[in-house]
Amino acid sequence: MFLCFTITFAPEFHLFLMMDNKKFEKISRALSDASRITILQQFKRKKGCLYCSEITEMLELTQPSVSHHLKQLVDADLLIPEKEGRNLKYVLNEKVLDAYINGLNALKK
Amino acid sequence: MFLCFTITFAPEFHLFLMMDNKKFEKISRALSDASRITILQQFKRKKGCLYCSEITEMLELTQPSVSHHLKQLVDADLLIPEKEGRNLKYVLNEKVLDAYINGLNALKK
DNA sequence: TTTAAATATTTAAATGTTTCGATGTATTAT
DNA sequence: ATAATACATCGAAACATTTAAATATTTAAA
Repeated sequence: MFLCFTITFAPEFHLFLMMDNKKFEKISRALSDASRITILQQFKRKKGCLYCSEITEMLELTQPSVSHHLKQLVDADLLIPEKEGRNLKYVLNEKVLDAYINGLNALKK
Repeated sequence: MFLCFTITFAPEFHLFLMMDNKKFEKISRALSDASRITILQQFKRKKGCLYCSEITEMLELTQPSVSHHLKQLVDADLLIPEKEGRNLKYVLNEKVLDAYINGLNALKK
């Protein structure tokens, strides 16, 4: 006679602990551009959230280019987009940043 | 009457603490490739140092491709090359990895 | 000193990225 | 309804990256 348990976790739970190589690669690529690094650095000065229009003003790029860069960051889950009427607010996803840092620390012996 | 002090630091000292955006971008780009991530992950299993030939054997790529990838990692200072006769040993540069992690943590509020 | 082994460089093809102008789509204001 | 605003998408040009074949360089062995 056996007692069987199946324990499953929501993907959100694992996000803290593990990160597969595909994801790690995607985040690294999102971080490998000067404009996108500049964008991410602005969040610190703005309590973790920024509006799309603020970002477009601050970069010397056209609106479609900025849109492209923000898409890279959102697709990598580094930014969470929140629609507010016709404006778009982005929030820095510190959980994903932590998971990425975790992946980097895991490289060390 | 004044007492004046000038305190300067060697660049190596700052390596731990700060990392400019150019360098951050370069490291991110070095980390944004599946083959290079696989290479870095092997260092953990080999006490932080690996031979070029071991890396070529383990990846399903030609020798020139592996050489190219290793160059990216060395140029980003993630790997330190050490010549041993006609072989080449690579050592994982944990200091640079830590400086990079530092830069990531600095993005958080 | 010729030969073999390990790694680097060059060249070229295929593919991916960045950028902008033009245009499309929502949403708010008039 | 129409116009204006905010953002996204498409298409194309410029540029960068990845890969492998061919070749070069460096070092050790015979």
